[in-house]
Amino acid sequence: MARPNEEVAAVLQEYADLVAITGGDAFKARAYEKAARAVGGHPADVSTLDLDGLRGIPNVGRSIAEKVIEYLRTGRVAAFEETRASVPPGVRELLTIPTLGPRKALALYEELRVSSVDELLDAIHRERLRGLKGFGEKTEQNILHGIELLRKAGGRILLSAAADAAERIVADLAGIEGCEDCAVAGSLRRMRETIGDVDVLVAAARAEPFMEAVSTLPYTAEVIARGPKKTSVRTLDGLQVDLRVLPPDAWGAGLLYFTGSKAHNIRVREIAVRHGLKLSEYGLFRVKSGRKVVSRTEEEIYGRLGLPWIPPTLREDRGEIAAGLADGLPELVTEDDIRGDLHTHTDLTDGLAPLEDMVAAAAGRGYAYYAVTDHAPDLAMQRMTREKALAQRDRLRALEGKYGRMRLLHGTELNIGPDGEVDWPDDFLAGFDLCVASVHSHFKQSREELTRRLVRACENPYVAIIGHPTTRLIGKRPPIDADFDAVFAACARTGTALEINAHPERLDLGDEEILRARRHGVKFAVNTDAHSVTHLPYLRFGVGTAQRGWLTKDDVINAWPLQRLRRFLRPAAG
DNA sequence: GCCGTTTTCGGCCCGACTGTTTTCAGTCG
Repeated sequence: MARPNEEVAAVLQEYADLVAITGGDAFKARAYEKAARAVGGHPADVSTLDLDGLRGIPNVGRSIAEKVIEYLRTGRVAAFEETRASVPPGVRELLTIPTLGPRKALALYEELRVSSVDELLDAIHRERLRGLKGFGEKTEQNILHGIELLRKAGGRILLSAAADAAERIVADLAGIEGCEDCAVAGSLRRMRETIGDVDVLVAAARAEPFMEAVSTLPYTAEVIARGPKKTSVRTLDGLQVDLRVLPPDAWGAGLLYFTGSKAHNIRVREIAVRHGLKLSEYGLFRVKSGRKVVSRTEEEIYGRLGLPWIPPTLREDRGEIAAGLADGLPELVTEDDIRGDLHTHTDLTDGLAPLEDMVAAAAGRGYAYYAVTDHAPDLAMQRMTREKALAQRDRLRALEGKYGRMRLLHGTELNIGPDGEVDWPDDFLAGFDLCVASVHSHFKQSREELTRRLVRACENPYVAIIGHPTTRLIGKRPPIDADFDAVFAACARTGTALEINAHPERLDLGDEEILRARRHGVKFAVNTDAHSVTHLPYLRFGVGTAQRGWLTKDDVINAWPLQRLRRFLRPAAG
């Protein structure tokens, strides 16, 4: 149920993979990959563009533009079909295993006829990889480890994908006559970092029209179960969606029940029992008489139990009930509190959009300030130089004042090297408004080395924010093994903020680390690390994660007014 | 296949690491 841009990007990426797997021209594969990325990050809906419009997208030339049009018109690209037919789909699946690229996938297929992850596991267990050229013992271990990592994600999908799907369904169902309310519940409403299945609730007197609608939506691939109260479907993307229709009078009780978490619900029910009440998805009832007390809204139910309304992002049984009873719930930071993004890229390095487009999009979001932080030279592939950075600064300064009161900050994302050193010397760093510093390589250093490395970065007076601190990629790469309590302590001591990277694949720091870091007295920055204008709205996933870490706007430096932020970024400069 | 041009070809992000080799291919950021 991807939007047209994502759908087209996926088709182009598939072809790029196929070209690589079949040993085709590596530059051609690369060209398709670049085009896929550009289409995915393009702000305009590709299905509304003509040939010239498509060719206006960077890295999309005549040939690809024509194929995109063909795809949008017919749902397929004739030129891709032959290559597609020559490689079983499962071979491409092998590429999702970290450390396994197209060359190895091809060797496995050609030599052993392996064409799925399961077949690969089987081949390894039967020691069929032994003796295969280029596959030693370590390779085997790495593949097994990679598969384990994949399996751990266990069919759960990224928050952003679930949110896209859910919002489309909610919009479609809300338009049906008789719909009094429609909302997502479950782990998506709680903004967990991955989502198993999507729970959608509707309040309506008659359930049938909604059961029928969800079963026949254009993006519904399969009806798994259909009953009077609940229908489960699988979308074209393979996502399971459970729809439940509630009587409007039981809306609050149903929303509470289906939002969870299970552990939170158990705690709430325990309180109900102590009040001589019982709570179900139908309402709050007196135990003795069975009479209903309240059920219409969540506020009423919590209120009757002596609790304030508890934000869904806190409902994990991490002390929110006790805090609520003691009137001690945090006033959580909200998306509206965020005054600016402090970690973003442009096409000067690996971003997709020019500086001017990114700044214009930021202004459109109503920010009070906005930082551009392209990569520094130590990430060699980005080819950054002092001259380029300074030229960008001039361009940025020239935009200052063009967007009302939005102030522009010129920053950089430094690379934290193996010993904790960063790209540029102090005198050059002093010229930036802020420096984010992040780990991009050498993930497998020892715990001591990694810890020392991050602590050293914190101690650099010019480093204001540690970017994506654990470097994990959800379902792809585990967090680095550092002593993060030592890092958090160093952040608190040196006045260095920890990033909450809002990219749905990262969400780094995650909620648990935020809770730990917070106890050290650390400040945070919720940033998107946007590489295109379409990434700027990812902020909400970062804010959701911050909320799950119990953060208030005082904990988040980019919820502060500019003056206070500047003092934090550059204490030396006053 | 895209792009830019000192345009219609020749380059394409560069370097490091890992594991497999014994000089290099594959993968990653």
